[in-house]
Amino acid sequence: MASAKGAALAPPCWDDATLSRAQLIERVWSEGGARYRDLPWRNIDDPYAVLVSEVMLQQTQVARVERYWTRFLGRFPTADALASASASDVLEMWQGLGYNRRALALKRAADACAAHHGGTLPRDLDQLLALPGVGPATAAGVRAFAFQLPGVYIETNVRTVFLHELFPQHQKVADRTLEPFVRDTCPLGRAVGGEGAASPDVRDDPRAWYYALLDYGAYLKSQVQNPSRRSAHYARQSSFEGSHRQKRSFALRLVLDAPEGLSVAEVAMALDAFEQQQGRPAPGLDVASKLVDQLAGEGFFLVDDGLVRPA
DNA sequence: CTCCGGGATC
DNA sequence: GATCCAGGAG
Repeated sequence: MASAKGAALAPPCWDDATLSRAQLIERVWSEGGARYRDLPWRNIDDPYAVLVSEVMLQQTQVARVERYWTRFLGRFPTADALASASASDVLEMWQGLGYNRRALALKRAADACAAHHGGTLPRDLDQLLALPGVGPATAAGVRAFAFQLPGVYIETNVRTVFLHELFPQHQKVADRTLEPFVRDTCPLGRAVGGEGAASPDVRDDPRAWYYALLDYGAYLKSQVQNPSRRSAHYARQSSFEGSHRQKRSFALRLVLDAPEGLSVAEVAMALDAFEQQQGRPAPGLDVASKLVDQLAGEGFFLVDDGLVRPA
Protein backbone atom coordinates (compact mmCIF):
# COMPACT_ATOMS: atom_id res chain seq x y z
CA MET A 1 0.00 0.00 0.00
CA ALA A 2 1.26 3.42 -0.93
CA SER A 3 2.42 5.77 1.77
CA ALA A 4 0.60 9.06 2.03
CA LYS A 5 3.81 11.05 2.09
CA GLY A 6 6.28 12.15 -0.53
CA ALA A 7 5.96 14.15 -3.70
CA ALA A 8 6.56 11.06 -5.82
CA LEU A 9 3.34 9.55 -4.53
CA ALA A 10 1.18 12.52 -5.39
CA PRO A 11 -2.18 11.57 -6.76
CA PRO A 12 -1.70 11.35 -10.53
CA CYS A 13 -5.38 11.80 -11.19
CA TRP A 14 -8.66 12.55 -9.48
CA ASP A 15 -9.38 8.87 -8.85
CA ASP A 16 -6.56 8.75 -6.32
CA ALA A 17 -7.31 12.12 -4.76
CA THR A 18 -8.81 12.61 -1.33
CA LEU A 19 -11.64 14.59 -2.88
CA SER A 20 -13.48 14.25 -6.17
CA ARG A 21 -13.22 16.97 -8.77
CA ALA A 22 -16.88 17.87 -8.33
CA GLN A 23 -16.49 17.98 -4.55
CA LEU A 24 -13.51 20.29 -4.73
CA ILE A 25 -15.21 22.62 -7.17
CA GLU A 26 -18.32 22.76 -5.02
CA ARG A 27 -16.28 23.47 -1.90
CA VAL A 28 -14.34 26.31 -3.54
CA TRP A 29 -17.48 28.02 -4.81
CA SER A 30 -19.14 27.58 -1.44
CA GLU A 31 -16.27 28.52 0.88
CA GLY A 32 -14.77 31.15 -1.40
CA GLY A 33 -18.12 32.67 -2.22
CA ALA A 34 -18.98 33.00 1.44
CA ARG A 35 -15.77 34.94 2.02
CA TYR A 36 -15.77 37.05 -1.11
CA ARG A 37 -13.60 40.16 -0.81
CA ASP A 38 -14.91 43.14 -2.72
CA LEU A 39 -11.51 44.60 -3.58
CA PRO A 40 -11.27 47.73 -5.74
CA TRP A 41 -9.45 45.97 -8.59
CA ARG A 42 -12.08 43.25 -8.89
CA ASN A 43 -14.65 42.91 -11.64
CA ILE A 44 -13.10 45.64 -13.71
CA ASP A 45 -12.46 45.27 -17.41
CA ASP A 46 -9.41 47.53 -17.67
CA PRO A 47 -6.47 45.20 -18.37
CA TYR A 48 -3.93 47.87 -17.44
CA ALA A 49 -5.54 48.45 -14.05
CA VAL A 50 -5.59 44.71 -13.49
CA LEU A 51 -1.92 44.45 -14.43
CA VAL A 52 -1.06 47.14 -11.90
CA SER A 53 -2.90 45.20 -9.21
CA GLU A 54 -1.25 41.91 -10.15
CA VAL A 55 2.24 43.40 -10.07
CA MET A 56 1.58 45.19 -6.79
CA LEU A 57 0.29 41.98 -5.28
CA GLN A 58 3.44 40.02 -6.11
CA GLN A 59 4.69 38.90 -2.69
CA THR A 60 2.73 41.73 -1.12
CA GLN A 61 -0.33 41.47 1.09
CA VAL A 62 -3.72 42.65 -0.06
CA ALA A 63 -4.15 45.08 2.82
CA ARG A 64 -1.06 46.99 1.82
CA VAL A 65 -1.86 47.08 -1.89
CA GLU A 66 -5.32 48.53 -1.32
CA ARG A 67 -3.84 51.87 -0.25
CA TYR A 68 -1.44 52.04 -3.19
CA TRP A 69 -3.50 50.80 -6.12
CA THR A 70 -6.13 53.56 -6.06
CA ARG A 71 -3.55 56.30 -5.67
CA PHE A 72 -1.35 54.85 -8.41
CA LEU A 73 -4.25 54.58 -10.87
CA GLY A 74 -5.24 58.16 -10.07
CA ARG A 75 -1.78 59.35 -10.96
CA PHE A 76 -1.16 56.99 -13.89
CA PRO A 77 -4.64 56.14 -15.22
CA THR A 78 -3.52 54.45 -18.43
CA ALA A 79 -0.57 52.54 -19.82
CA ASP A 80 0.22 55.57 -21.97
CA ALA A 81 0.22 57.80 -18.91
CA LEU A 82 2.61 55.47 -17.11
CA ALA A 83 4.81 55.22 -20.19
CA SER A 84 5.00 59.00 -20.35
CA ALA A 85 5.97 59.35 -16.69
CA SER A 86 9.54 59.47 -15.39
CA ALA A 87 10.93 56.50 -13.53
CA SER A 88 11.46 58.65 -10.45
CA ASP A 89 7.79 59.68 -10.38
CA VAL A 90 6.77 56.04 -10.58
CA LEU A 91 9.23 55.06 -7.86
CA GLU A 92 7.95 57.87 -5.66
CA MET A 93 4.41 56.46 -5.93
CA TRP A 94 5.81 53.02 -5.12
CA GLN A 95 7.71 54.01 -1.97
CA GLY A 96 6.71 51.82 0.96
CA LEU A 97 5.14 49.12 -1.15
CA GLY A 98 8.35 47.14 -1.42
CA TYR A 99 10.36 45.40 -4.14
CA ASN A 100 11.03 48.62 -6.02
CA ARG A 101 12.22 46.73 -9.07
CA ARG A 102 8.59 45.96 -9.76
CA ALA A 103 7.91 49.65 -10.28
CA LEU A 104 10.61 49.88 -12.93
CA ALA A 105 9.44 46.68 -14.58
CA LEU A 106 5.83 47.87 -14.59
CA LYS A 107 6.81 51.13 -16.24
CA ARG A 108 8.83 49.23 -18.85
CA ALA A 109 5.85 46.99 -19.45
CA ALA A 110 3.74 50.12 -20.00
CA ASP A 111 6.41 51.41 -22.38
CA ALA A 112 6.14 48.19 -24.39
CA CYS A 113 2.34 48.33 -24.45
CA ALA A 114 2.42 51.94 -25.62
CA ALA A 115 5.01 51.16 -28.28
CA HIS A 116 3.81 47.79 -29.57
CA HIS A 117 0.21 47.26 -28.49
CA GLY A 118 -1.45 50.62 -29.09
CA GLY A 119 -1.52 51.46 -25.39
CA THR A 120 -3.51 48.36 -24.48
CA LEU A 121 -2.49 44.98 -23.11
CA PRO A 122 -2.23 41.87 -25.26
CA ARG A 123 -4.49 38.92 -24.45
CA ASP A 124 -2.01 36.43 -25.82
CA LEU A 125 -0.18 34.49 -23.10
CA ASP A 126 3.22 34.61 -24.75
CA GLN A 127 2.92 38.32 -25.47
CA LEU A 128 2.04 38.94 -21.84
CA LEU A 129 4.96 36.81 -20.68
CA ALA A 130 7.26 38.90 -22.85
CA LEU A 131 6.47 41.98 -20.75
CA PRO A 132 8.98 42.90 -18.03
CA GLY A 133 7.94 41.77 -14.56
CA VAL A 134 5.23 39.51 -15.96
CA GLY A 135 5.69 35.82 -15.21
CA PRO A 136 3.33 32.84 -15.40
CA ALA A 137 1.18 33.91 -12.46
CA THR A 138 0.79 37.55 -13.45
CA ALA A 139 0.09 36.65 -17.08
CA ALA A 140 -2.57 34.11 -16.12
CA GLY A 141 -3.97 36.62 -13.63
CA VAL A 142 -4.38 39.32 -16.27
CA ARG A 143 -6.01 36.86 -18.64
CA ALA A 144 -8.45 35.58 -16.02
CA PHE A 145 -9.28 38.84 -14.23
CA ALA A 146 -9.25 41.30 -17.12
CA PHE A 147 -10.25 39.14 -20.08
CA GLN A 148 -12.15 36.36 -18.29
CA LEU A 149 -10.02 33.80 -20.07
CA PRO A 150 -9.25 30.37 -18.59
CA GLY A 151 -5.73 29.33 -17.69
CA VAL A 152 -3.40 27.98 -15.05
CA TYR A 153 -3.08 30.59 -12.33
CA ILE A 154 -0.87 29.35 -9.52
CA GLU A 155 0.13 31.55 -6.61
CA THR A 156 0.22 31.14 -2.85
CA ASN A 157 -3.54 31.15 -2.20
CA VAL A 158 -4.27 28.74 -5.03
CA ARG A 159 -1.47 26.48 -3.78
CA THR A 160 -2.97 26.66 -0.33
CA VAL A 161 -6.34 25.37 -1.49
CA PHE A 162 -5.02 22.52 -3.63
CA LEU A 163 -2.41 21.44 -1.11
CA HIS A 164 -4.94 21.51 1.69
CA GLU A 165 -7.68 19.69 -0.18
CA LEU A 166 -5.80 17.26 -2.41
CA PHE A 167 -2.36 16.82 -0.81
CA PRO A 168 -3.00 17.03 2.93
CA GLN A 169 -0.13 14.74 3.92
CA HIS A 170 2.39 15.45 1.18
CA GLN A 171 5.62 17.41 1.45
CA LYS A 172 7.45 19.43 -1.21
CA VAL A 173 4.70 19.36 -3.80
CA ALA A 174 5.83 21.00 -7.03
CA ASP A 175 3.64 23.34 -9.05
CA ARG A 176 4.10 20.92 -11.91
CA THR A 177 2.11 18.44 -9.85
CA LEU A 178 -0.67 20.92 -9.08
CA GLU A 179 -0.91 22.21 -12.63
CA PRO A 180 -3.17 19.51 -14.12
CA PHE A 181 -5.59 19.87 -11.22
CA VAL A 182 -5.64 23.66 -11.51
CA ARG A 183 -6.15 23.43 -15.26
CA ASP A 184 -8.86 20.83 -14.90
CA THR A 185 -10.92 22.80 -12.40
CA CYS A 186 -10.85 26.18 -14.11
CA PRO A 187 -14.05 26.85 -16.05
CA LEU A 188 -13.58 27.32 -19.78
CA GLY A 189 -15.50 30.57 -20.02
CA ARG A 190 -17.35 31.50 -23.16
CA ALA A 191 -16.14 30.22 -26.49
CA VAL A 192 -12.79 31.47 -27.70
CA GLY A 193 -13.22 34.48 -29.94
CA GLY A 194 -16.76 34.93 -28.73
CA GLU A 195 -18.17 38.43 -28.50
CA GLY A 196 -20.79 40.08 -26.38
CA ALA A 197 -21.68 39.59 -22.75
CA ALA A 198 -20.09 36.94 -20.60
CA SER A 199 -22.01 33.81 -19.74
CA PRO A 200 -24.87 34.55 -17.37
CA ASP A 201 -23.70 31.70 -15.12
CA VAL A 202 -20.87 32.82 -12.83
CA ARG A 203 -19.68 29.26 -12.58
CA ASP A 204 -18.61 29.44 -16.19
CA ASP A 205 -16.43 32.46 -15.49
CA PRO A 206 -12.69 31.90 -14.90
CA ARG A 207 -12.53 35.28 -13.19
CA ALA A 208 -15.15 34.41 -10.59
CA TRP A 209 -13.55 31.00 -10.13
CA TYR A 210 -10.13 32.39 -9.30
CA TYR A 211 -11.63 35.02 -7.01
CA ALA A 212 -13.25 32.14 -5.12
CA LEU A 213 -9.99 30.21 -5.00
CA LEU A 214 -8.06 33.22 -3.70
CA ASP A 215 -10.66 34.01 -1.07
CA TYR A 216 -10.90 30.45 0.13
CA GLY A 217 -7.10 30.14 0.21
CA ALA A 218 -6.70 33.37 2.14
CA TYR A 219 -9.30 32.15 4.63
CA LEU A 220 -7.69 28.73 4.99
CA LYS A 221 -4.39 30.27 5.96
CA SER A 222 -6.09 31.93 8.90
CA GLN A 223 -7.44 28.56 10.04
CA VAL A 224 -4.59 26.08 9.58
CA GLN A 225 -0.82 26.24 9.50
CA ASN A 226 0.15 27.64 6.12
CA PRO A 227 -0.22 24.74 3.65
CA SER A 228 2.06 26.59 1.23
CA ARG A 229 4.97 25.55 3.42
CA ARG A 230 4.51 22.13 1.85
CA SER A 231 5.09 23.54 -1.61
CA ALA A 232 8.37 22.53 -3.23
CA HIS A 233 8.86 26.21 -4.00
CA TYR A 234 8.47 27.44 -0.46
CA ALA A 235 11.54 29.29 0.80
CA ARG A 236 12.17 31.41 3.84
CA GLN A 237 13.81 34.71 3.20
CA SER A 238 16.71 36.35 4.99
CA SER A 239 15.96 39.00 7.57
CA PHE A 240 15.62 42.59 6.45
CA GLU A 241 17.30 44.45 9.32
CA GLY A 242 20.90 45.20 8.45
CA SER A 243 20.57 43.53 5.07
CA HIS A 244 21.76 44.68 1.68
CA ARG A 245 18.12 45.01 0.78
CA GLN A 246 17.66 47.56 3.50
CA LYS A 247 20.67 49.54 2.29
CA ARG A 248 19.23 49.56 -1.23
CA SER A 249 15.92 50.90 -0.02
CA PHE A 250 17.70 53.54 2.04
CA ALA A 251 19.82 54.65 -0.91
CA LEU A 252 16.80 54.84 -3.19
CA ARG A 253 14.83 56.91 -0.71
CA LEU A 254 17.85 59.19 -0.30
CA VAL A 255 18.36 59.82 -4.01
CA LEU A 256 14.65 60.29 -4.73
CA ASP A 257 14.73 63.09 -2.17
CA ALA A 258 17.63 64.77 -4.00
CA PRO A 259 16.48 65.53 -7.56
CA GLU A 260 19.45 67.84 -7.99
CA GLY A 261 21.79 64.94 -7.47
CA LEU A 262 24.27 63.67 -4.87
CA SER A 263 27.90 62.70 -4.97
CA VAL A 264 28.78 59.11 -4.20
CA ALA A 265 30.60 60.42 -1.13
CA GLU A 266 27.41 62.05 0.09
CA VAL A 267 25.50 58.81 -0.38
CA ALA A 268 28.24 57.01 1.57
CA MET A 269 28.10 59.50 4.43
CA ALA A 270 24.32 59.22 4.73
CA LEU A 271 24.47 55.45 4.63
CA ASP A 272 27.23 55.35 7.25
CA ALA A 273 25.19 57.61 9.50
CA PHE A 274 22.13 55.44 9.06
CA GLU A 275 23.95 52.21 9.81
CA GLN A 276 25.69 53.65 12.87
CA GLN A 277 22.43 55.02 14.16
CA GLN A 278 21.11 51.47 13.94
CA GLY A 279 24.06 50.26 15.99
CA ARG A 280 25.96 48.76 13.06
CA PRO A 281 29.40 49.58 11.66
CA ALA A 282 29.72 52.14 8.87
CA PRO A 283 29.82 50.35 5.48
CA GLY A 284 32.12 53.00 4.02
CA LEU A 285 32.68 54.48 0.58
CA ASP A 286 33.48 51.23 -1.18
CA VAL A 287 30.20 49.60 -0.25
CA ALA A 288 28.22 52.74 -1.09
CA SER A 289 29.91 53.01 -4.46
CA LYS A 290 29.06 49.43 -5.39
CA LEU A 291 25.52 49.97 -4.17
CA VAL A 292 25.10 53.03 -6.37
CA ASP A 293 26.54 51.24 -9.39
CA GLN A 294 24.22 48.31 -8.86
CA LEU A 295 21.13 50.49 -8.55
CA ALA A 296 22.20 52.54 -11.55
CA GLY A 297 22.67 49.35 -13.55
CA GLU A 298 19.11 48.31 -12.73
CA GLY A 299 17.76 51.67 -13.87
CA PHE A 300 17.04 53.33 -10.54
CA PHE A 301 19.72 56.00 -10.87
CA LEU A 302 21.53 57.98 -13.48
CA VAL A 303 25.21 58.53 -12.77
CA ASP A 304 27.18 61.09 -14.71
CA ASP A 305 30.41 62.73 -13.65
CA GLY A 306 30.17 61.19 -10.20
CA LEU A 307 26.77 62.73 -9.64
CA VAL A 308 23.92 60.42 -8.69
CA ARG A 309 20.43 61.46 -9.75
CA PRO A 310 17.02 59.77 -9.88
CA ALA A 311 16.39 58.12 -13.24
C1' DC B 1 19.16 28.32 -6.12
C1' DT B 2 19.50 33.49 -4.35
C1' DC B 3 18.11 38.03 -4.35
C1' DC B 4 14.63 41.61 -3.96
C1' DG B 5 10.83 45.69 0.64
C1' DG B 6 8.73 46.68 4.19
C1' DG B 7 5.18 46.54 7.44
C1' DA B 8 1.36 44.10 9.77
C1' DT B 9 0.69 40.45 12.79
C1' DC B 10 1.55 36.96 15.94
C1' DG C 1 11.93 38.19 17.67
C1' DA C 2 9.86 35.13 13.61
C1' DT C 3 6.42 34.75 9.72
C1' DC C 4 4.06 36.00 5.75
C1' DC C 5 2.96 38.20 1.54
C1' DA C 6 -2.30 37.37 -5.71
C1' DG C 7 6.23 36.27 -7.79
C1' DG C 8 9.89 37.41 -11.13
C1' DA C 9 14.62 37.72 -12.67
C1' DG C 10 19.31 36.35 -12.75
